[in-house]
Amino acid sequence: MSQRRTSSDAGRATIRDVAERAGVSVASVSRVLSGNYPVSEELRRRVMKVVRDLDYVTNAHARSLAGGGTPTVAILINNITGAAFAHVARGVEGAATLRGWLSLVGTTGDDPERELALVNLMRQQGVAAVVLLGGAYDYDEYQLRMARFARSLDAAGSHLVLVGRPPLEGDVPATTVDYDNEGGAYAMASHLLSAGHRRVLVLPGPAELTTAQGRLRGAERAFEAYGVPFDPGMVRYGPYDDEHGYSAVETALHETPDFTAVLAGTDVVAAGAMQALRAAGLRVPEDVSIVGYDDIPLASQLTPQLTTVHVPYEEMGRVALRAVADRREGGAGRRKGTDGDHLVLGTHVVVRNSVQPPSTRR
Amino acid sequence: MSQRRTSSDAGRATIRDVAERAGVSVASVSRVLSGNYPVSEELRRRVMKVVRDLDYVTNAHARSLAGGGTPTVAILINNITGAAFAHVARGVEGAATLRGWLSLVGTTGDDPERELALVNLMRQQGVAAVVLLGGAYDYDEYQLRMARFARSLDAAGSHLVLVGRPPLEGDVPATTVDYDNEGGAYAMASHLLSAGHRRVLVLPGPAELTTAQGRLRGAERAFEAYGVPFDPGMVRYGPYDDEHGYSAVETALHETPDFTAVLAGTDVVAAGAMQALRAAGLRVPEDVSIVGYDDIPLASQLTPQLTTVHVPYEEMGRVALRAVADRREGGAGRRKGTDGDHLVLGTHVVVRNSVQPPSTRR
DNA sequence: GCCCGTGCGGAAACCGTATCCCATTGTTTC
DNA sequence: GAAACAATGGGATACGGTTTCCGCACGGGC
Repeated sequence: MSQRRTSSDAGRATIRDVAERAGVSVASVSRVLSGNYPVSEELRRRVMKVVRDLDYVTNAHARSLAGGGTPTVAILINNITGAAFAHVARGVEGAATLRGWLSLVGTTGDDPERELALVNLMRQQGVAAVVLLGGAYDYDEYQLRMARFARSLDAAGSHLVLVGRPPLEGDVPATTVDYDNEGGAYAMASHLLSAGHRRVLVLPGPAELTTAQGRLRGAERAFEAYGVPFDPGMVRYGPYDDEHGYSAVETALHETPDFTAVLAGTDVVAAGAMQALRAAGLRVPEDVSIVGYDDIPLASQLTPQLTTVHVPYEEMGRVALRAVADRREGGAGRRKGTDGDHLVLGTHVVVRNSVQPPSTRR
Repeated sequence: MSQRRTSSDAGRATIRDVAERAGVSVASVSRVLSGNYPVSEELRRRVMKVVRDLDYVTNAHARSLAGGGTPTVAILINNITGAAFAHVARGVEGAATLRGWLSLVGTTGDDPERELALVNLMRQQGVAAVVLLGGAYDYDEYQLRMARFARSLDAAGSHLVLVGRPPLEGDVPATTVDYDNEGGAYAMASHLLSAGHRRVLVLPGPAELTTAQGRLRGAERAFEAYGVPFDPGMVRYGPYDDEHGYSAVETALHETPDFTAVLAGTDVVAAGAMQALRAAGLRVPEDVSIVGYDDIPLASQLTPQLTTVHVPYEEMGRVALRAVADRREGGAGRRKGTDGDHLVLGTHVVVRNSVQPPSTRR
C-alpha cells in the first residue's frame, strides 16, 4: 500500500535477465562474474557482452545474503567536521578501500540514544566492524554500555573497535586503538617548564571527557617532575572549541593574570586563546607562550605557528582497520581476551614558534 | 574452500530462531517487528521478549532484497579532511539521518578510476542516490563521464546529484546543487576595490578546476565594473592549499611587489598567503589586505580574522538530500529535464578584520 | 442454534545471487 | 573402440526476510 512497484519501473537488470539474453544459465553468469570457476572463453565473451549492453551490476544485498559480499566497516563519530577525527576517518576509509572494503559513516552528535540506534543499525547491515571514534564521557554507565555493544556485535560475528577512547575493563570482546595521551601532555608541559614557565594557564577541555582528564594528568605529572607546585586554580575546563579558548583566557586575564604560558587541550582551543591574548594587546610568544594538542593543519596555519603534540590520527585509523582485517582473516574464533586487543601509538611534541622563555616584562 | 562456516560459529539469530522460540510463525514475528499489520497484545509481548533475549536485529540485506529496507545515500568526496566538503557531508548525513536514511562515504582522491569504481560499487549497493562533491576538472571528457554516470544510476532507479559542480548539459537525469560562486567572487573583489585597492594579487586556485575559473571570472567582472584594468600578470594559479598561498606570495613579492591586497581562492590559501606576508615583515591588514573564500572555521581563527565569502556548505548538503528524497516520494517517474534539477544557493561576503584601505606607505 | 463476518496466525511464494551436485561433452588411455 | 576422466554448463537449493493468500476460530445477529 505504502510502496508499490509500477509496471513502468524497469528496475535494474537481474542476473536472470543477463542469463536469458546470453542464452546461458544463471549459474554460468554468476561464475563468469565472480571468476572463481573455470569457464570457456566463448562463454565469458557472450556473457560479458550482455553485461556491458545491459550495464548490469550485481545486487550487493543479494550477494551478501548468499554468502559472498564486500566486507563493510562502520565509522561512528561525534562530529564529521572535527579535523582530528576526520583524519582518523580518512585512515580507516583509506585502508578499507585498499582492501576493497566499504565504509559506512554515521554521526552520533554526542547523543547516547543515537549511538545506540546507530550501533544497532550497523548490526543490521552485518558490518565486519564498528569503529567508535573520540574521547568518551566517563560516566559510570559508559563501561556497561560499551561492554554491551561489544558483546552484541561479537555475537553477530562483528567486532567493536574503540579509537581514542580508554580500553574496556574486564573480558570484553573489543579492540582499542589508543595514543599516548597522557605522555604527550607530559612532554608538552615539560617543554613549557624547561623554557622557564612556572605560571601556566591550563585548558584541558571538558572535565568529563577522558581525553581531557588524561591531558591534565600528564601536565600535573610534569609539574611534579619539575618540582613546581601545580596550582589547580589555573585550570579551566570547557568545551574543545575556540570560543572556550577565547573566553577562558579573557577571564583568566582578570582573575589570574600572572600566567606566562597557556597549555591548551586542543589546537582549536589554542587558536581561540591566541585571539584573546591578541585582543588584550599581548603578543605571542613574546608576552605569553602558547601550546596546543593534536597537530591538525590549523596548528601550522596560525601565526605564530603553534607548538603542539602530534597525534597520529590517520595512522590510528589505518591501524584500527588492520586490526579488524587481521582478526577476520586469522579465523574469527580467536580467544577473547588475548593480547593484541589494545594498541597504543606514540605521540611527540612538534616544536614551532609559539613558545619562548617567559618575558621579564610581565 | 576459502570461506567456510564452522559449526561453532553461532552466527546471528534469524527471524526463524525467534519464531521457533516464541512458538509462533515467522510471518507473525515479521509483522510484530515491522508493525504494519494488526497483532494481538499477547503475541507482541511474546515476540518482543524473545527478541530482547536473543538480542535479535533483522538482516538489512535480506530485508532490502525482499523489498523493504532503509534508503541509503552515497557521498563521494575527494578528500574527507577538506573542511568545506566535510560540511557538505555533514549536511547530507544529518538530513539523511533525520529521515532514517543511511549514508555511505567514499573518497575518490581525485582519481577518475576510483570515481568510476565507486559509482559502480554504489550502484551495486542499490543506493537511492549518489552525491558527488567538489569542483570538477573541466576536461572534455567530464560531461560525457558524468552523463554516463547519471544514466546508469537513473536506469537502476537511483539518481546522481552534483554538489558544487557545474550542471550537466543536455537532457541528463541528474540534479545539481550549486552556489553562486562567481557572484561571491564578484562581491569579494568589489569589497576590495571599494576599499581603494587597485593592485590585487589573485590566487584563484587550480586553472582547470571549475570553481577556480568561476572565482576568477567574478573578480574580472568586478574590476570591469569598477573601470579598473585587470592585470592578468597578477593572477597565479595553483592548488587549494596553504603551501601554494605561501609560495605564490613569496614569488609575487619579488616579481610584482606593488600589490596592496591578496584575493585568495580559498581561506586555506589565504592562511598561507598571510604567513608569507608576515614572514616578509608585512602587517595584515595595515600593509596588505587579504580576503579568502569559503568561510570555514579557520577564517575566524586566524589573526586578523579573515574577511571572506560565506558559502552555505552544510545547507547545500541538506538541500541535496531533500532533493533526492522529494523526488523519491513524488514518484520516481518525474519527467526528466523538468526544472528543479538545478538549485543555486546564495553566497555573501562576511566582513571581518583583514581588509583596510591601502596604505600610502607602500 | 446456525450462519456469516471479522480478526489473526500460518504456509508458501518470492527477492537476486552463490554454490553444490549432477549431466553432458570432448579427450585421453589402454 | 570402449572406458575412464577432465572440463564445463545447468538445475536446484539456500541465504533471511516480507508479503500475499488462506484458513481457522471466535463472536454476534437473526
